[in-house]
Amino acid sequence: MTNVINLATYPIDRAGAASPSVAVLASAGVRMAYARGEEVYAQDEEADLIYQVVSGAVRTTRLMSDGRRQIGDFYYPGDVLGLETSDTHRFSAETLADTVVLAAKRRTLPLVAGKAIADAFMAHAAARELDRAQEHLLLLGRKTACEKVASFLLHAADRAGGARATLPMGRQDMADYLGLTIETVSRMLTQLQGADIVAFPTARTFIVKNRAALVRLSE
Amino acid sequence: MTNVINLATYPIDRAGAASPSVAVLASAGVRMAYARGEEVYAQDEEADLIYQVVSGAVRTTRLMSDGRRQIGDFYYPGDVLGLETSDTHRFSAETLADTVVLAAKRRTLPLVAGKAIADAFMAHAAARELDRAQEHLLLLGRKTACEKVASFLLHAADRAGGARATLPMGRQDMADYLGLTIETVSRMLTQLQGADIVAFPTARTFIVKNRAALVRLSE
DNA sequence: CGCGTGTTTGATAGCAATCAAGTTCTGTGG
DNA sequence: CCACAGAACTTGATTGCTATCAAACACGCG
Repeated sequence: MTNVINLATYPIDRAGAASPSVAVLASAGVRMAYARGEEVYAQDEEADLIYQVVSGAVRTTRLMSDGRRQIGDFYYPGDVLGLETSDTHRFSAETLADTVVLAAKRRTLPLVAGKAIADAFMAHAAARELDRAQEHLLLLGRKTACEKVASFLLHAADRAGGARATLPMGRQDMADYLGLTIETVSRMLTQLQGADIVAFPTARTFIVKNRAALVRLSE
Repeated sequence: MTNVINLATYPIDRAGAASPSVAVLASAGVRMAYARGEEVYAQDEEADLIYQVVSGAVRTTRLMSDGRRQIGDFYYPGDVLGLETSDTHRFSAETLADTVVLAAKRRTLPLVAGKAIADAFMAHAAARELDRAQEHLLLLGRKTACEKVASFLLHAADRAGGARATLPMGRQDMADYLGLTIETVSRMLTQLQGADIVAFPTARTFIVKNRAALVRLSE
């Protein structure tokens, strides 16, 4: 076991508070723990479990045959993942830090948690996933490198709930989420720092110094 | 009423056959007809209806303030749209041809169609939507212009079920779906024709002449 | 303190966007 | 039925953004 610093472990109460169905898996799900970098499920694996992050962080990734990689999304405490397919997973899921999830069989959830509650939970989670995917589509298809990075930082800061945020992922993960290279991400970050819009005390921590400018650049 | 040639009208039995829940809205939904280019729902409009295409074709689009446009997806007979949000629509939906849809209130569907059936219908549709969105993410984030266009043609041909397919959308819609410009799409099409991989008898009709090559180029 | 990984910076190349004409297609009206 | 007008599509020249190739730097960890 390696020495893992949980820079990226967020408490469940924060993000979870936004979801009306946050407690569904608490009783019906099985608690599972993963170390940093472990795989929660694999690309092309059969998809019969759904997961809710309790602590830590997860990314979903898709690999092309030549090594190009696309990150689908990042998942934090309260977020539900694994419902993205009717058959086999199109993306794999790996942890960004030591992570605890609740896992439940898709088909048995209604029996354990109650049908109406399970349905509401699934419907809410699916709608949220689609929302995020569509926002991501616009970002990938039509935004410039600068806009992509600005959008990313803005969302990260908003999720953290303040001007300061800590990122659980490195530059390569940011790049693969944004459809850019690691070098371009780095250059845009440097540029945003030069314009006094954000500051990076360390590579994984940043402070939004000019939110209005960041919003403007993200569109 | 203008003279509309339904180049783009597909019969419902074809695409609909793939869905186990195709008939749910047939009894519970309200039939609505739109002329080509009409709006089914608007960006930022409240989302309380779900739709299933009966005939024709629909695109979902998101507009940025400066006019850049991203198409979320194209919907054909049997496809369900409008479940992409928990609150207001992030994309608008417009018809590509004269189109008939079935529309149902999201909240009353379980009462009319039966709860279990409605749930299965919604869950299946949502999973399908997420699948397509994730495939689209990979395409936008990591594929080259040539790969994007090849993927697009391949999917269109597969949907048509043969080597020949008719496209309900023009070059601009293709470009906005693929995250490219209209000129680049046109150039890639010319290139694919030059390599004898596809042929375009007209701008809206094409024939796959070398499927293996198209598959290879789409990855 | 030194090594390795992760990040930043620099120089150059290349793909797709932009700007700008042509060309073809489609629908309309004579 | 043919001629015309406008839109859609294609082609060409050039620019510019982002990728690639390459190296330096910084930080975390043993």
